[in-house]
Amino acid sequence: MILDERKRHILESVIKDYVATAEPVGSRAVVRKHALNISAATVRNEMADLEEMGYLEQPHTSAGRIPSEKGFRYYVDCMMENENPSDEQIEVLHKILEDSIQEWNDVVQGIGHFLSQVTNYASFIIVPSVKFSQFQSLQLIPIQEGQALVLVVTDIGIIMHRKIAIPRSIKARDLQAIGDLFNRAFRGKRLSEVQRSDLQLLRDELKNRRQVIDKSLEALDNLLDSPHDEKVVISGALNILKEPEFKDMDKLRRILTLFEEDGPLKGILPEQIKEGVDIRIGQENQAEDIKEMSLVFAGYRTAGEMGKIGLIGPVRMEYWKAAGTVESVRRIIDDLMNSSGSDPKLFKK
Amino acid sequence: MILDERKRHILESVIKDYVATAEPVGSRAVVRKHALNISAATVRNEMADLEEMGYLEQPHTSAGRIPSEKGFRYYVDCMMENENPSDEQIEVLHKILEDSIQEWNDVVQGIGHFLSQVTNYASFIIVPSVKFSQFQSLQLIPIQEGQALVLVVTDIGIIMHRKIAIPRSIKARDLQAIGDLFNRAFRGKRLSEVQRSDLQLLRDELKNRRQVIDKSLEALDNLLDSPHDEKVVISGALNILKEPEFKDMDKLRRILTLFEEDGPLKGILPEQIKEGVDIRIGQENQAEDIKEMSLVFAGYRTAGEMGKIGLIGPVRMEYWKAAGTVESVRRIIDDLMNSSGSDPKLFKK
DNA sequence: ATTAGCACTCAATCCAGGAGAGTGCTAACA
DNA sequence: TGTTAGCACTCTCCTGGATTGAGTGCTAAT
Repeated sequence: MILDERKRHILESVIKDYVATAEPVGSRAVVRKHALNISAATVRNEMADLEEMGYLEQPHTSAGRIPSEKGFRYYVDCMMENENPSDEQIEVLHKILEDSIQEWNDVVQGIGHFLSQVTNYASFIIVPSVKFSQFQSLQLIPIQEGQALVLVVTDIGIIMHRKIAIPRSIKARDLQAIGDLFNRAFRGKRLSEVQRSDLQLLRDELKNRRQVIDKSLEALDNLLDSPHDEKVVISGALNILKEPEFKDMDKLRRILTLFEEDGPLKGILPEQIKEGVDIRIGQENQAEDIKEMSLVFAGYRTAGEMGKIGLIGPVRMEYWKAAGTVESVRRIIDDLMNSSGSDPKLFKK
Repeated sequence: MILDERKRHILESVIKDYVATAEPVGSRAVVRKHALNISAATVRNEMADLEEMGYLEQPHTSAGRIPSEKGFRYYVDCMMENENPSDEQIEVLHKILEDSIQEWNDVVQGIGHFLSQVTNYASFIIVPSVKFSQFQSLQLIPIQEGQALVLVVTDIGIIMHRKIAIPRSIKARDLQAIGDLFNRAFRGKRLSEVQRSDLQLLRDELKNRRQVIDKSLEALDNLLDSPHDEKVVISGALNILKEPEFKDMDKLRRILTLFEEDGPLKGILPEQIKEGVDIRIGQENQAEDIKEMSLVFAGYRTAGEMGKIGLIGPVRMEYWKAAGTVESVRRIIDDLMNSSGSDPKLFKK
């Protein structure tokens, strides 16, 4: 569907105004703020057309118009220009990342904060499951009498650990030997490929150190299952309190509940995700719970797997700013992850 | 101040009703629900007395009465009997703890969930700073070419780690040697006693392995400073959305902001905390931000230090249930921590 | 000391009327 | 034929008065 220049201009005016004020915008307001040299009456005619085409709608007959979801969609697809964060803001983000380097958790936290602070929307980051990254090494480390630590390192440098109890007769040397065995068996495999059958095999092979092996396997098994798969970090959830559309307690509660636990959020994003910025407006969302909200998200690539970052806001969202910010941040993460650059970056390949 | 039996009964009725309904309660309601054989008029007279004494108050002349904070205080101090969680609920908690054993994080999470779920209030747990527990051991572990992991274990079994870059010439054997040195220097000290001067000393002593030592020290130093001190876990924050007193957005925002970050919450609790359950009602709280809320909290003892658990709710709170639950959970935590019992409990001394 | 009865108070609810913002339509105009 | 000015119309929101109802305080009787 092609709109002529004037209609596009009017649609844009309505969107910008409505996003800023959350109030329906009338014909007068459009001519006043965006001084075209046409009269309010003309604008009214055009707006009537736009309404018929489905890009605008009226809450009731004697109110102004608000953009429909289709209107937003048209704007996003055909007219929008991303608004990137300012250089100072980018600078700030780089600073945050430098400060928190080495610590994966801090990095993610920092990015989340940044996203939500700059845009004033709730942000989320989904870190891909470690199951899909490669097993790098396993170590068994004595930490005190009768206890050892199972330490697993993946190729992208994520560290997981679990304590196990061991018989007192086992010495540090034995532990090391057992660890080496694991490494020979598994090195380079993806964690998802480490099947239980493999584990069983190993177990059989080492009857004499049964107990430690069993415990280690159990711990490893446990780690593979554990909540490390697809870690979700949410930031700035309270930003939605600012939006007038959520003054209703029930709505508010439903939305915030989404954020309180990690599970639900995963469900609302598409399984497959492309690398660029993607936008889902209101009803376009599959999940029932967020059909009155919009998503702006993107995938980032890390060690071969896709992670996701994005923003959640009302349908009346500053898509240009959201998309610009998400895209910028995505680029920065990609750089960080995949640079085989000069000085020590976060993760080496 | 001593109240006669009838006044006490009436005060209790008003409190119970008001807590349940959030509405002022009138004289008729009192006689109807708590069938005394006195008339509404008599109750009115008594309520007028109670109001004069400051235990009740009237939102406006033609409404019922609501308990004042002083009224709640009197009830809590002189009349209340704790309502403990049911046996089934306790059972559930034990189950949760067993399932998540070995993993400190899961335990805390589990307890938090339990507290907030059973009571319908927001719960918090403050885990005492690791600075005050003892250094147990430090290990340097090679994880890949040019990278090593600094692993610190404290006496209560908390594991902290940080990655550092190391020169490629350093071999696993060297790392081990360096780790041993650290251990000899620090073993058994409280982390808070590991002064920078000690670190400096060590550094001087080991000129030849300067680079690794420096990096390790930096990491250690970093760990000592890091957010591990007084970890705060909040659960069920959204429960306060249910309370009608927070239908006001601004209030709601202020309160939820307290929960979104860990910092503020520490500020609202007294520094020193006794072992039993303590209750702060509304204005009794020091911190400005929660003068319209109540706290029910207790300290638990772990490896010599005090941790804190508790609930945050409206002044119109089911103190009996809150106090009973907090006390029960406190006992269970204490058992868990300090049992040198038969089967493997969470942390051994 | 207790109680029944009654007048009084005050928030909440409802309803009508007016103001205001904005529209749609028509007729005039370029 | 597209644009504009003007006007009647619609609908929400606000305001103010009347009504309702729960609950009190007081008084007089028990």
